[in-house]
Amino acid sequence: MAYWPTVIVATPAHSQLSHALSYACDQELAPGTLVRVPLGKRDTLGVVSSCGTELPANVQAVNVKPISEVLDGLSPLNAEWLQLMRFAAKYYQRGVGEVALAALPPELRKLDPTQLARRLKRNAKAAGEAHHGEATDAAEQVEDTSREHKHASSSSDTNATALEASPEQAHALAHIEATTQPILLFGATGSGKTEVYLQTAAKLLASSPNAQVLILVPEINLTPQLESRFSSRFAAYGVVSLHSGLTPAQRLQNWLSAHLGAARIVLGTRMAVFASMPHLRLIVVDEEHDPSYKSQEGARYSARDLAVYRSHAIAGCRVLLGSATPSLETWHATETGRYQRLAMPSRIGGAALPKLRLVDMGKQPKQTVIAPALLDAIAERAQRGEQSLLLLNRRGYAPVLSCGDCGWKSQCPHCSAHRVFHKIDRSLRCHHCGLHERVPHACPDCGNVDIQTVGRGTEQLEELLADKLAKHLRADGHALRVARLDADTTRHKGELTTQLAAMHAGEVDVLVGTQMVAKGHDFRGITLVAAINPDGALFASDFRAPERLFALLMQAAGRAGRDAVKMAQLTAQGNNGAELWVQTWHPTHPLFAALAKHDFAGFTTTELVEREAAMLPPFASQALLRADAKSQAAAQTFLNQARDAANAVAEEMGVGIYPAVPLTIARVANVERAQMLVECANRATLQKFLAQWHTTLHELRATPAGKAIIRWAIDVDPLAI
DNA sequence: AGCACGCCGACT
DNA sequence: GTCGGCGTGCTC
Repeated sequence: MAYWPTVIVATPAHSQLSHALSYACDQELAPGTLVRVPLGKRDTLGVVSSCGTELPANVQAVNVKPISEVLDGLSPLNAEWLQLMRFAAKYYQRGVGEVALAALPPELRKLDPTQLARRLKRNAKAAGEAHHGEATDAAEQVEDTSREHKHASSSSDTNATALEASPEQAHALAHIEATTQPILLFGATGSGKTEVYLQTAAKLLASSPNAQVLILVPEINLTPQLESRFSSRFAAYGVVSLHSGLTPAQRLQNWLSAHLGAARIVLGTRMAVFASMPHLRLIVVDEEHDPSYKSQEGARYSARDLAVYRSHAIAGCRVLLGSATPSLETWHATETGRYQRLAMPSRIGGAALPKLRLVDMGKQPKQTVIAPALLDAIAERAQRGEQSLLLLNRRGYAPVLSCGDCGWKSQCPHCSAHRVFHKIDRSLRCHHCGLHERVPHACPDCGNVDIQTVGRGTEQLEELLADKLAKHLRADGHALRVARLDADTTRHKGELTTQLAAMHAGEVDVLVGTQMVAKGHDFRGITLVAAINPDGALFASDFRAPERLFALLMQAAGRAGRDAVKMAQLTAQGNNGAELWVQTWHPTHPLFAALAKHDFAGFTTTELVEREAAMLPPFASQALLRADAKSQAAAQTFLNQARDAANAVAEEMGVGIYPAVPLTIARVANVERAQMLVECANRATLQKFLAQWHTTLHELRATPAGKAIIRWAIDVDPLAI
C-alpha cells in the first residue's frame, strides 16, 4: 500500500512554501511522527502532519520524493502539540514549519535514527539512576510516586510557609480546584503566590500517576530561588528546565525527558511553552505581565497568550497567571469574566508594603543626582545594618560624550544612537550593535582635549555614592560598601551568583543596578529602594510606558522589607519601616498617587478607561508590518506600497492602516528600520486581513520596491509601537 | 534558510 | 586557462 504523508519541514518564513510538503512512503505514519526527508539537495528533519492513501490534488506525483527515514524510536508528538503549532503559526502569521521546527531542540535536527536510539538509551539510563529505578508498569509507578510524594512534602517542612496555607492561600487553592477557567493570581510581592503554585502543582502531581506541570518564568537566571524551590520540593517527580542558557545536549535531554513523561515538571522561559508534554495538566505563568514573554524575533509569539490557548485546548488542563501588577490585557479579561481573578493582598507574616517617599527634584539644589535627604536615609540605614537598593535604568558611566567646543557627540557610526561611555575600561560602546572602541583622548573633530560626559549611568552612580558615603562607617567599623549589578557586571558565568551571595551575606550595604535587580530576587536585608530617575516613562509616546513604570516601581517596592520579623523589630525600635523613594520632577503625577496607596486596581481602572476612549488594546487589536532596508526611504516605500495595495480591502473590513514611520532607533548596524501600524476593533477580522495580505506582500517582494528591502515581518499584538 | 546555478575579475 | 565573487531561484 502506498501512502502520501504531508510533512512539516523548516521552510523559511517568506519562501511561499509555508504549507506541509507531500512525500511518498510505504507504511502508514501517525501524525506527529518525526521523519527525515529530502528537501532540495539536503536531508532535513520533519514532522508528519497527515498521512493519506491519495496524493493531494495540487501535487504532481513526479515531483514527490520518498521519505528518507522514520525516527520511530521516539513516540509521535501528540495531536495537542500539533494543534498548538498550527495555531501559533496562524495567529502570528508564520509558516507551520518555521514554528514547529523552531520549537524542537536544535540538536534533534541533526540526529539520524541510530544516533537518536543511542541518545534515548542513555537518557533512560540517566533517568533510571536519578529516580533509583524507574517504574515500568503503571501500578508500580503509582505506588512509587505516592511514596516519593510523602518524602517530598516532608522534606519541604523546613520551609515554614509550607506547613499550613494562610487563609488567603487556602482560599486561592480551593478556588483553583473549583474552576477550569484561566485564573489570575493577583498577589502582592511576598504574598505567597509561589506557595500557591507549589501546592496546586503538588496536588495535581499526586492525583494522577503521570500528570505534568509546566512553569513559565520570565528569565530563569534572574529567579534562581524559584527554580531551587521547585527542584527541591519536587525532585522525586523529575524537574527539568528549558531555556536558552542550556547547552544543546542538555536541552535535548531535558526536552526528551518531558516528551517521554520522565520529567513531570518543566520549568522554563518563553520557549518552554512549546515543550512536548503529553500529560500536561497545569501551566503556571509567573509574573505574567513581564515583557520577556513576548518573543522579539522569528515568530513573535506571546508565551503567556499561547499558554492560555494551550491549556484551553487540553481537557481538564488549568492555567494560572500570577502577578502583583498584571498586564492590562489580563486584568481586562478578569473584568469581562473570561478569566477569574483571585486577590492575595496581604504579605506573609503581615509585613507592611513600603511607604512611598517622593522627592521633588524641582526643589533640590541644581545638578542634584541623589537628593541629600535620600543620601542621609541610605547612610542611616547602612549604619544600622540595613541594605538599600538604587535603581537607574542606564548602564555605563554616561550615556553620551560630548565636545563643548564643536558640538561633537559620541554618535555610533552604524546606528542612530549614541555610544555609551564606560569608564571602567575607558571605552565607548554602542548598546545596539555592540561596537566597542577606546575612548578618544581628544575630540575627533576639533582636537579639543576637554570632552564632557552628559547624563549618568549606573557606573557613575556607584562612584558618586561611594564618594558621598565615604565618611560614614558601618556598625562594625568598616567603610560602607557600594556594589553594582547590571548586565556589565554579570556578563561572565557565575558573576551573578557571586554578587547575589555577597548581597545576601550582608557584605554590601548599597546596591546600584538597572531594572534587572528589581525582578525576583528575594533580598532579606533590603529596607530601602530608590528609583533615581524614572521620569522618562511618565511622558513617553509609548502608551504602555505608564503601565510598565508602575509595574517596575511596585516590583522594586516589593524588594524592600520582605523580612516581616525584622521589620517589626525595627519599627518597635522607633526606626522607619521599609521605604520606596522616587526622585521625580512631577511629584503630582496621578501615577504616584496610586503608587503611594499601592493601588494597582485603581491605577489600572483609570488606564483602562483611557485605553477604551482611545480604542487601544485591549479594546482593539494591533499588528505591525516591519521592513528593514539599506535606506529609510526604501523601507518606507515598501511599507506604503503594501498599504496602498491593501487599502480598499482594509477599509471594507474596518481595518485601519497608518502611514509608515521609522522605528525610534531607526538604524541599527547600518540597517534602516521602518514600521506601519495596522489596527482593528475586532481581533478575528484583523487576523483575516493579515492572512490575505500575505499574497500582496509576496508579490511586492518581486517588484523594485520589494527588492530594495532586506526583510519584512509581521508582529501581531506588538508590545511597543 | 540552504544550496544550487550562473556569469564576470585576479591568481597558480 | 580556473577559483570564486554573490545575484537569482528553487525546494514535495
